[in-house]
Amino acid sequence: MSASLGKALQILVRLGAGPASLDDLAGALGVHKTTVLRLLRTLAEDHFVYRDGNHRYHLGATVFELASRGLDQREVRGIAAPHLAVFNAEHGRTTHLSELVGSEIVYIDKLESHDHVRMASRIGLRAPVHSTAAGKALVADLPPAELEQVLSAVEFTRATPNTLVTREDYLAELARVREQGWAHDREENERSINCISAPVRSASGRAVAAVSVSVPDIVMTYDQLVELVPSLLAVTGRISRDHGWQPPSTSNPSPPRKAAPHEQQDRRQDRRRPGARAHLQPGSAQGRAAAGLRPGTDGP
Amino acid sequence: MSASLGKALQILVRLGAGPASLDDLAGALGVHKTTVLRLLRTLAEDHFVYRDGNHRYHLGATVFELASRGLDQREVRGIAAPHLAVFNAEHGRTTHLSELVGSEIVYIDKLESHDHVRMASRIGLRAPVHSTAAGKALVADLPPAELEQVLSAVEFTRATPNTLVTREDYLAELARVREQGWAHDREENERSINCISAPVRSASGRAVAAVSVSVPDIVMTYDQLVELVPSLLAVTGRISRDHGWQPPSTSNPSPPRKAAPHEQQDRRQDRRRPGARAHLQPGSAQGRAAAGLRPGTDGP
DNA sequence: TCGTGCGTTGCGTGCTATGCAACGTGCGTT
DNA sequence: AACGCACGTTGCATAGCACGCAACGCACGA
Repeated sequence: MSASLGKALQILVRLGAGPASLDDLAGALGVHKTTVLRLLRTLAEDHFVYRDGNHRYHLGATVFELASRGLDQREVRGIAAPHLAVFNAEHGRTTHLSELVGSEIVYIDKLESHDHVRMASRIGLRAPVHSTAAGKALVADLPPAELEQVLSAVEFTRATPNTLVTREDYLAELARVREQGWAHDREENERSINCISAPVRSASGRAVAAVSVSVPDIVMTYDQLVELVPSLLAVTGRISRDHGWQPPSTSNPSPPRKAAPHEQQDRRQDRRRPGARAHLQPGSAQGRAAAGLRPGTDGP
Repeated sequence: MSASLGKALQILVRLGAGPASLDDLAGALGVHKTTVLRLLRTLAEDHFVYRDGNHRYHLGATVFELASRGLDQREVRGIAAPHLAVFNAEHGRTTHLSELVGSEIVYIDKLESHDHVRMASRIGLRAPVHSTAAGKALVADLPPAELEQVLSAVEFTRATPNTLVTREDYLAELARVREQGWAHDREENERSINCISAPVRSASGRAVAAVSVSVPDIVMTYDQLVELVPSLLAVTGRISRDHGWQPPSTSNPSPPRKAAPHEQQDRRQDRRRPGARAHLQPGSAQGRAAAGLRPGTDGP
């Protein structure tokens, strides 16, 4: 469609792997230096890239700012943050918060494990819905029409020997997930990594995000991991309540209402333990999205 | 230079303020819907934006991923993070880590204060060098040539009544900063916000980043803030040592630490072309990407 | 001093991004 | 239930501009 824009985006992606010189980039894109230069200049005008003293290009401030703003717009993230911090402080396992976008999941927050094992995941990474616990948790509750739409785009590619690669197996799995209220992934997405996940619900009852815990089986067996499920469900329950969800089965099981009574959620916010996760995801204006304040226009 | 790319970048910036529909964007850019549509499609191909079910566009996963990668490439950030977390836990004040890029500073990390006061700053935001403590700390130690280059681009715009708006005043201030080893900002950048800052040094002795503490005067008077200076200098000292800096030797060599993690920095760089030599110029801080903490998955 | 490697510029050409107008569709209204 | 509007989407013709080429400038190393 827009060729030059496409090239510029590739430049940005390339710079995501590390700084590069002009004809590093020209070589990588297979175009003339001149072309790259001009694209870079336009990118630099808006601070999407910058040049250091040695004519090497780096990702610029605007990229960081946009990501920071965009992440703040995910309301769930701010609401979940303090709860996830507590959970992570207590259990010390790699914990992700994900959303469903299109037919994939996207990690919108990540808390590192306390041991020295680091996973290759990263905020902004996309992952398949069919081979991840979070994907199952998010897809399981979709209304039929949307479920169909999502599934039609899933490729069921095999990632490990355990990956579910047929639609039937996956649907059966989803039924299990729906029934038990949480999902697992037994080395289905990455070898020797097990995973459990549970959905976060909004006032309407829909799953808007999923919390997942990923552990290498050297650190913890699958059975040990499953022992964390009650704790996981407790966190997602707390986050969901903060998000306006009301547990069913109490008195009036009335279907979704428009305006959710989540006004009282504000003050639960500040019991977060500052510093606990601050160095992991600093700059996530945790309180603010939940307080209903739009990130809005704060001038420099 | 590249008009269509420029429009696309403006779209991204616009989306940073919140989701938007097709002709929200067309209106904002002043171009035809068709144009915006095609740009958005190209952006969507690479997941820089995505469409939700209601034809509203949002920033996409790639933006988040790029920012995450880019931030990890700032070697200082990873080194500083644990120290800043401790500092923040102890003192509970809004703490920033900044770098000098061009003639401005860029916040590359932020830790929130423990009180309920939130500042409008944000990772990726740029700020002037002449009205911020971090700017002064970073500029003060620049060699004359680079100092001149930076100053020539500074506009000395007034932000508050206290802002230093003449080159002479600023140079005098820099001399003070250089002498005392830290910088302050007494409501020079933002009304009723005071600030102190100290530089982080690398092995070469150059200031590669600055840690700054910002406090509203309602919370803490300037004099109280200054009492944090020793603690601030202690943190920057620790970060600098972790970064390879060795204190100007006055007497006995301090006990040798473990190998500084920054020494592997040259490794990942020149894998692209054998002819591309990385000329290390003396006196240019190309603090560069360090693969140190990164998970090993570069995109294929 | 020369040579090489890299970034930068002016210019003509062919591509492609653009705006227009028409079509399709979902949603709120009558 | 039918209508009309608003919004997203498509085909097409034009011209604006992005592209590659070739030449220049500069800095570093021999």
